Amino acid sequence: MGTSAEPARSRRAGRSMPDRVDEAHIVERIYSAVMEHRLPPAQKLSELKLCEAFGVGRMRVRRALLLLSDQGIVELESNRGAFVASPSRTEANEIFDARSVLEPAIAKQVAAEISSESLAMLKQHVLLEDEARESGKGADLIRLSGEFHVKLALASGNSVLRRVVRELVTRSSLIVGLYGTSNRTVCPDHEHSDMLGDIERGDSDAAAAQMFAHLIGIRAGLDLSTTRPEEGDLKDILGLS
Amino acid sequence: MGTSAEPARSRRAGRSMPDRVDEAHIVERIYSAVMEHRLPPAQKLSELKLCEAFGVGRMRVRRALLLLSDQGIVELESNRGAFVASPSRTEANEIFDARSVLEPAIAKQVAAEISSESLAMLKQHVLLEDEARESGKGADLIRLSGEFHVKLALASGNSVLRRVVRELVTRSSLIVGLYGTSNRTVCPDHEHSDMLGDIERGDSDAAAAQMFAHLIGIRAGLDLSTTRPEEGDLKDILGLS
DNA sequence: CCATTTCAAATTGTCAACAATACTGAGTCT
DNA sequence: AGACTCAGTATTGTTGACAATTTGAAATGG
Repeated sequence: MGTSAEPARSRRAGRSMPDRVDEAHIVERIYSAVMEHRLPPAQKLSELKLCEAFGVGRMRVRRALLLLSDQGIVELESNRGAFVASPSRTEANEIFDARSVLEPAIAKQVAAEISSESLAMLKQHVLLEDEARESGKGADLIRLSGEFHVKLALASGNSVLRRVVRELVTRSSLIVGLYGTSNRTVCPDHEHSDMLGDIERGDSDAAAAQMFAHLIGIRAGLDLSTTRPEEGDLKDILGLS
Repeated sequence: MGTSAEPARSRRAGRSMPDRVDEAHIVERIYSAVMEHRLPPAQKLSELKLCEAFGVGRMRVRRALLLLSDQGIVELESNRGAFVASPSRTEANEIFDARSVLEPAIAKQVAAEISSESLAMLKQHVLLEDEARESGKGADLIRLSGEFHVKLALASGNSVLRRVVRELVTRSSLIVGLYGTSNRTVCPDHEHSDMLGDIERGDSDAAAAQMFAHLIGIRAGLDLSTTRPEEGDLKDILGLS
C-alpha cells in the first residue's frame, strides 16, 4: 500500500521508547509532571528548554503548549511565554463544581455496567494506593490518588469521558498544589476503596453519592474561601479598601 | 502568489472591539459553521482558502486547525490536510453515551439552582426555537436546537461545563448530518420546553430524566446501528466476508 | 540608598523560503 | 477502452532567519 503513511503507531509506544516525539508525547509528559507535582504552578516553560529537553524543534513545542493552554494546564502570556497554570480560587471552585456535577454521574454509570477486567484494574490500583500510603511514598500517593479518577472514567470504556476527567483531574492537581492546607488532605484514606465496593456491588446510587462526598472531602482540605482578595486585587492588597 | 499579509485591511479607525482575528475567532467561526450544517463532514479545509477567507497568515490557520482537531471537530491527515471530522458510528455512539451520562447531571444541577436571568434567557431561546419551527426555518432550527444544550450548560454559570457541552454538541451536529434519517428527527418539538418547565419548577430529578429521554430521542432519530461495516472495512465492502 | 533611565541580552511572535508529499492529467501500452 | 506510468502542479510540513517585546542589570541622578 502505497499509501500511507502509517499515521501514527499506537499511542502506547510512548513510555519506553521515545523514537518519535510528536506534540502528543510532549503533552503527555507535561500532563504527568503536573499530576506528580513536579511542575509547580506558575513554573516558566521556556521554549528553548523544552526544545532541548525533548530534542525537538520549536514548532512541536509551540504546538504542544497551545494544546495545553487550550486545556487550562498552561497559560500563554503574549510575548512573555508559557507558564504552568495557577488557577485562581474562583477557577478552582469552578473546576470542583464541575467535578461535583460530572464525576458522580460517571461513577453511577460505571457502577451500573462495568466489565470484570475494569473492575480488576481498579482493584489493583487501589492496592497500589494502599501500598504507597503505607510506604510513605507521598509523591506516588498524590499521583495515584488523582489517577484513580481517571481510571474510573476509563472503566466506562468511553474515551470522551476519560478525556474530560483527565483534564479536570490534572487541573485539580495544580489546585491542590496551590491551595492544599496539609499534605495529608490530598489522600482520602479509604474512600476510593469504599467507592470501589459500591461499584462492585452494582449500587450505582451509592457510588454516585460516595463520589460526591469524596469530592467535597477533597475540597474541604483546600483553602478556597474567596473572602480573601482575588489574585490581583490591588485595592485589597494595598490596604485601600 | 501573492499573498499574504498585507491586503488592504486597515480599519484602524475602530480599534475598540472589532475584527481582531486570532485563532480563537477562527475556531469560533468553524464551530458555528458546523453547528449550522454549513460545513459538511469530510469537507476539505484548505489552508490557503482559510487564509484568504479570514485575511490571516498561515500560522493562525494552522493553530486553529490544531485546536479543532484536538476537540474532534476536524481531522488532520498527514500531508493531506484538514477535513471536517466525520465521526464513525462507533465514535457517534461514544459521544451520545457520554452526553447521556453528563448532560442529565448538568440539567439536574441547573434545575437545582438557576438565576432568574438565566431562566429568562432559556425561555427566550425556546421562543426563538418555536418561531423558527413555525416559520419553516429549518437551518435556524437545527442550530438553535443544538444551542439550547449549550445555553443550558451556560446557565450553570460554570465555564468548564459550558465548554464540555459545547464540544459534544458540535460533534453531535456532525453526527446528525451524517446519520440523520429524516430532517424532522433533529427537532424534538416541545421537549426543550418541557425540560425548561421542570427547571423552572426546580424539579431537578424530572429535569435530569427529561434530558436523558431527550437524548435517547435524538439518538433514535439517527441510524447508528453498528451492524453495518465500520468505515473502511474492506472485507465487507467487497463482499468477501 | 533608592528610584529612574538606558541599553544589551534573551525570549517570543511572525514570516517567507524550502522540502516533502499528495494530487492531476496527459500520454502510453496492452 | 482501460489500466498504468510519469511528469507537472498544488498543498502541506519544516526549518531558519528576522522583527517585536520583555527582561535584567548597569549607569545615572536625586
